[in-house]
Amino acid sequence: MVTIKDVAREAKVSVATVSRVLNDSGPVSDDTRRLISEVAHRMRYVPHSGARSLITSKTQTLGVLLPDLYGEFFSEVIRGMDNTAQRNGFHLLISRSYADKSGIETAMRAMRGRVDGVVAMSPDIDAESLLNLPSTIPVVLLCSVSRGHEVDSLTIQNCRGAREMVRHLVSLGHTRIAIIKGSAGNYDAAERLRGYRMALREAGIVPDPPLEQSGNFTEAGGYAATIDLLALRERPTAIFAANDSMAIGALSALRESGVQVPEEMAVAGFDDIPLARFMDPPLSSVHVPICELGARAVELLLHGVTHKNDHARRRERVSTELVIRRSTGAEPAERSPPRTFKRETVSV
Amino acid sequence: MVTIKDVAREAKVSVATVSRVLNDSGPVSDDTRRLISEVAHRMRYVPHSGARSLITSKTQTLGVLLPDLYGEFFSEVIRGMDNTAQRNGFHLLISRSYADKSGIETAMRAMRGRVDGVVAMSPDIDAESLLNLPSTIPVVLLCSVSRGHEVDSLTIQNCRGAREMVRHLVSLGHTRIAIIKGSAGNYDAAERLRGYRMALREAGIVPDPPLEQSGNFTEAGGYAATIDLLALRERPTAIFAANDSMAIGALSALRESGVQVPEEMAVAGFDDIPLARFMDPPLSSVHVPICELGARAVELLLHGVTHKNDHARRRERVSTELVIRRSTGAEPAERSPPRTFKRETVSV
DNA sequence: GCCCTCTATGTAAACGATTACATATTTACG
DNA sequence: CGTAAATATGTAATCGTTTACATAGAGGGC
Repeated sequence: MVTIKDVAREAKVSVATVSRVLNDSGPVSDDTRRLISEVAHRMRYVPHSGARSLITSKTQTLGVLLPDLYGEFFSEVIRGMDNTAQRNGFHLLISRSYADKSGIETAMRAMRGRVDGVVAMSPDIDAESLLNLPSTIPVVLLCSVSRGHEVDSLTIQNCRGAREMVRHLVSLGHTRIAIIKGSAGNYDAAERLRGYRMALREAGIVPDPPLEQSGNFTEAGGYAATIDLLALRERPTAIFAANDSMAIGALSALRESGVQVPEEMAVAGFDDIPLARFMDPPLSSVHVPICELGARAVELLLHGVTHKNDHARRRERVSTELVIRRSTGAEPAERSPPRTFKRETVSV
Repeated sequence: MVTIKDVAREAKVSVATVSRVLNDSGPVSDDTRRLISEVAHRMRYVPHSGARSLITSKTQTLGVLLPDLYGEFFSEVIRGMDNTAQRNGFHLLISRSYADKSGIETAMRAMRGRVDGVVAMSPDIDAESLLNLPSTIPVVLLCSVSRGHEVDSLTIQNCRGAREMVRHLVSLGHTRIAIIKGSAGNYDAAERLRGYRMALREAGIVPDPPLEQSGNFTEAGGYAATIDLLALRERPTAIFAANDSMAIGALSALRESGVQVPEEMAVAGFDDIPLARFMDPPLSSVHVPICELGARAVELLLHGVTHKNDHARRRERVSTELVIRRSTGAEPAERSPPRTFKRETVSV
């Protein structure tokens, strides 16, 4: 592997001069500059980023710590991160880890010396307090709260979004509104549940415990919970699932049981994944700008990185938006499927 | 930031001894070992991976070069890669780049010194020949062919999968079978088209040019192509879309036009993304083990990394599997939706 | 008691870059 | 023409590790 020394020797100059040419730093005569460029190119010299970052103590890389999550969310959040990272000349070092203490700690240790900052996502509430690392590098917490810890955090407007969706169901005349909850111990799940309860209380509806079915953010969970709801003596007339995957499972269960949506049962989800609009009937959901979520997280992190982390800690939330389609029975706000798509979707 | 020197000074030993304790290399007395461990822990010392990899010339990191792709495929392939990478103590440095020459080259340059090998995905056929880098590091090409270049490659059994699906449509009695093609210049798209034509020829069906609609792997593309197909004087009775996204777009168009699936029109896709089974009717598709694809790519790469790349170049393909559901009209091979799911699907 | 082999530890040279400082050469100007 | 300033280049320290080699003491066999 050819190094800067090889280039220097070949061009009969010192490594310092070569470095100056490569980084366009310091004065170099035009002749030398041309010579060195030519030699470097001819020898196919490529700088060793590792060595460079050792001396400059800048890696131009951001670490991303993710829980083991699937699907659309995962890819969208990474896309958002990579977009802004790349725009600022940074790379992404991605690491999925179990959300337990040792998992996160191991991952964080491994990142030392290879990244300039870390975006950590650990929606599992119990694991959140484990970030008391000696992390002298900037950290942004995604979709989780940090009590007491000196880190920036970015979350979704879960509570408000859920509240608005349930309020919408209420406005359609529903009074028996069920919820399929998210995973236990999950921050987003807890917040969405809070929004649901808040909306019911505001509407003067007395909560009915059996209408709060537990789920785990999976299609299977939504399916099972729906079966249970259908078995109730007093069926609900509307189901609010804490995410779209569960809502999709619910739709399947209802279709199988011959229950008409939205006539006999309204269904709503959360996240507004791209496929929500392609369901039959198209699924009403709370839109979460996942890509922007990732982008904003990196923006916050980059600010911390360039300003040496000496700013006041920030807590931001990205706002959600109600997307009403046919599954809740209201007049479709958008033609489904729309002839024009907001975004190209390429897979494979 | 505390370094190994700080630990050495504090423990009143040399850095060599500290290093030996940390890496469990060379002989150290039990007393010293205990002392150093204690001091390192107390000072919250974390080794600097960058410095370490400079001297050992091992980064324990693999680069992943991806085109700008969306959705399920993206996340699944990364999951597969990360699984096996992590199992072998490696990290993933992910970089999305445009598939043009300068894009790939820039990305490859940036990887020098930070990774031990690279998995590069560039299904765009034109861009494929651009990998003539001085890449002295191992490279595995994913979903694309390399002619002449000394790299391992891993592809999907596109042709065979498409052929089997079309053959299945033929077996159901269809003779006017349309295809919605993938993006022009895309390797997977070309291969799937080849399989389609091959199956038709084998069945003695004369190809009808208007039945080969172009598409771009997006739902919108599938939607538009289907509208065009419905406008034909002689409509097809079956549509084979080169991926599921387009098939989903097709289903939407058919639903809107009041065309019954599968009675009036059979529809099949490719990839078998998780949502295929949740469509109405559930979508028949060619299953691609995306996660395994990523896993295998990393396996191949790791082999190259540990064996210093001195093996004969390999070309592998992962095999596909026909998954027949209701959209092609055959008796469903699996209950839809199944009560048990193969895999948990967690998003948010 | 001598020499050899272990074991435990330290010293210092890498790894591949950047950069402060020193030095040499040229230019400018009174 | 002499000297200061500007320009061009080289020397060597540095980043935080690992590791080959050197050294020193302990133990053992004869």
